[in-house]
Amino acid sequence: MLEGLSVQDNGIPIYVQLRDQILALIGRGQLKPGTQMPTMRQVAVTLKIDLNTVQRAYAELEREGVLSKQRGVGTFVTDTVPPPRNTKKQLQEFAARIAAQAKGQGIALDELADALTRLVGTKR
Amino acid sequence: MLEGLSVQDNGIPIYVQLRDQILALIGRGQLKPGTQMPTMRQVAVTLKIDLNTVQRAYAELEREGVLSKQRGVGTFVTDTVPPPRNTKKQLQEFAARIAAQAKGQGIALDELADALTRLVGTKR
DNA sequence: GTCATTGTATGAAAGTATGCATACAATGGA
DNA sequence: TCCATTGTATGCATACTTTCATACAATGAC
Repeated sequence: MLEGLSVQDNGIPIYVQLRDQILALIGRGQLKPGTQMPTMRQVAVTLKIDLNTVQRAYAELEREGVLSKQRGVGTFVTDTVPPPRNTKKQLQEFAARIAAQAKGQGIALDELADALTRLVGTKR
Repeated sequence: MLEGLSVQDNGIPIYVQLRDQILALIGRGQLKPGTQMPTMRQVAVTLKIDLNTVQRAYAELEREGVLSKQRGVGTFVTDTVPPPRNTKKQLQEFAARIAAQAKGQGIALDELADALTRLVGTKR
């Protein structure tokens, strides 16, 4: 799984690159819920980056709810919990956030919507 | 043209965001060779960022040969068009990332896609 | 020549990112 | 219990990013 990761010096912070790459792996279904993530130290050594940097990426992913960490054990991809009570409002806000992000990358909203719809299919 | 630009605080340096967005605009053909770029000061004021930050983005683009600057005159898009960026791949990556984020928040992909599609409508 | 415009340059200050070194804390297995 | 593994935390050093303030330099219009 570590082969799917790589960082480079293009101005984008390493922890952001790592965070986004892991997000992509999960979103693409190449990292399934419940699977154990490589150890922070493994990532640090393999990618030749600092443990603190990995820590930061993992911490953000945990805050976003996609990873869960256990001391002395390891880090795992979160099991998809059934949407507890996701309000329309929450959805709208999330969508708006995503829309802004997409715009920032020069990605058209309708294309993004299409891509997401396609992902719905490939995931099951 | 300034409408096509926006920056946000997502960990990625502002000058990188700006640099990449301009690259995308040119690569997409929305900024044609020879056209004059907005003044550095215009960009700075409009995006509410510092002149130095814009300067850095423009400087990198000039170093890459995408822009050429002329004192007292302005900045222009170079005739040599950069190789088209792999937007399809980029879109997929972005979508995958978003998918994982949504999952972490218990948001269904199809609902998100719907919400985004609705946003497309409201935007014009 | 004068003047507004536009790019160029600098220095200080505050915050962030990264690396390096080191240590602590929880877990689970021998 | 002892120990290796894994996440957590800190302190220090260095470099990068951004803002603010200010100034200089070339260009073109008048």
